[in-house]
Amino acid sequence: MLTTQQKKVQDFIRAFIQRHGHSPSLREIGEGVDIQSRGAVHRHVQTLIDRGVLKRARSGWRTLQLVDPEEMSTSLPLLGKIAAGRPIEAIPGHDEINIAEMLLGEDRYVLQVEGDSMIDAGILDADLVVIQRTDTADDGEIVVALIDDEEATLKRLFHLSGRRIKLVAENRNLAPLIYPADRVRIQGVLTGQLRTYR
Amino acid sequence: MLTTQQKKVQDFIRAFIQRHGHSPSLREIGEGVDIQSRGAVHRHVQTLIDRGVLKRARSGWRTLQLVDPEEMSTSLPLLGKIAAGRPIEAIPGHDEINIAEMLLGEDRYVLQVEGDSMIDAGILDADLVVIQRTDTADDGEIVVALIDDEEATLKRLFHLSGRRIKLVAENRNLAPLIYPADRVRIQGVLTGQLRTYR
DNA sequence: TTGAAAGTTCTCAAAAAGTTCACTACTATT
DNA sequence: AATAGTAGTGAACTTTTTGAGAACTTTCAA
Repeated sequence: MLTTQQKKVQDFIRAFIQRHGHSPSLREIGEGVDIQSRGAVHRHVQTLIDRGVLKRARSGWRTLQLVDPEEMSTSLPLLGKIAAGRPIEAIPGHDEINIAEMLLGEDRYVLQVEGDSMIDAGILDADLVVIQRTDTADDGEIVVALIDDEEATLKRLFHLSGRRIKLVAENRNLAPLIYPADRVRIQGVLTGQLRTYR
Repeated sequence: MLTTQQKKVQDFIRAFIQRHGHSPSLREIGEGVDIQSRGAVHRHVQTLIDRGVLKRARSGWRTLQLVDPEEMSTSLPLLGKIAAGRPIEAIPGHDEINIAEMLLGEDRYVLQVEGDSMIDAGILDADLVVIQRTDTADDGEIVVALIDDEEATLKRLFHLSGRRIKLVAENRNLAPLIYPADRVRIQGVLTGQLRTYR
């Protein structure tokens, strides 16, 4: 549990964020709970972070966040695994899954897939795919590739010897394509996929 | 979280748009928050854009827009459709997609699929499926069904004559199962599916 | 086509905020 | 009395943010 001082600091931070919409600086916290030393305030804040009550959104100023609020809005309960012929089996250690956190991220965007060229990878016509912007990818990853600065395509990528690149459609009816590396520009790699029914 | 200065800039822009109906120029922002340097103002604006608080409607002058705080946290840009052999094609009318909104909802939960029984429906082993809790479903919908109050399974459902129910695995190697209706309890229907890579 | 207005990129120096540390003091437990 | 845990102070240090100004590119309308 938290000490009374730690709780005071936590309460002050919550109130400050509530009122100002952004987190207080250490000096402001100090003024709020009547501590002169920024060092002491820092130690309190650090303990709260260690206890998991607070977190820093990133390094920098005024980046403190309360952990508990939020979270709820983008989560769903994760009941467990379903397999044909067995009862639903709980997954130990997980009971909530944050949908947004799984798919969102810096420099990501969404594309709608048209066609069946990735059908064997479980990506169907009209599915949405989440792409992470990057210009490099490892062998075997599914990438958005731009060919001759003109055609865009979603394919599994392999580097071949002799500065050539193989782009594989995951569809047994389509043959792999091989290009010299300088005709292919990688625009992003596949990081997520989603579909809605009904 | 924004710094005080960034917040000042944001507030000024909001007020300016409110009053004038269009966004301010960098110089006007500078005058508003008392910064001489257009470069400095530009840096503030750029950070606000990076943080997702602002966006540019298009390139050009006075094209800043405030992002709806609701959508901010769970949206990704929707660039368009991708099909093999063509440039990425923009989808008119859509430029953002709210991931959370698509998948979340009352009485929904997530299951992790084990096995390949739905592979022809593009649902692979280890995929996550979002299930809407309900005890009825229409023909052709994919449901979580409980058989004899014991086995759980994810199958496509059809009602047959004579109070019988057909459960179809979307896998050409597995035959459909037919049960009397009283041995099958529907627990929910599939409303979403997602997968992450990397 | 052209020029002014607007946006972008850069470097520099300074200010503001966060971090670490040594020292001290109070309290509760052993 | 010794020990450990919690606190506060103040100084030194590092990192991040900031504003200024100059040079450059893009946009837009005459």
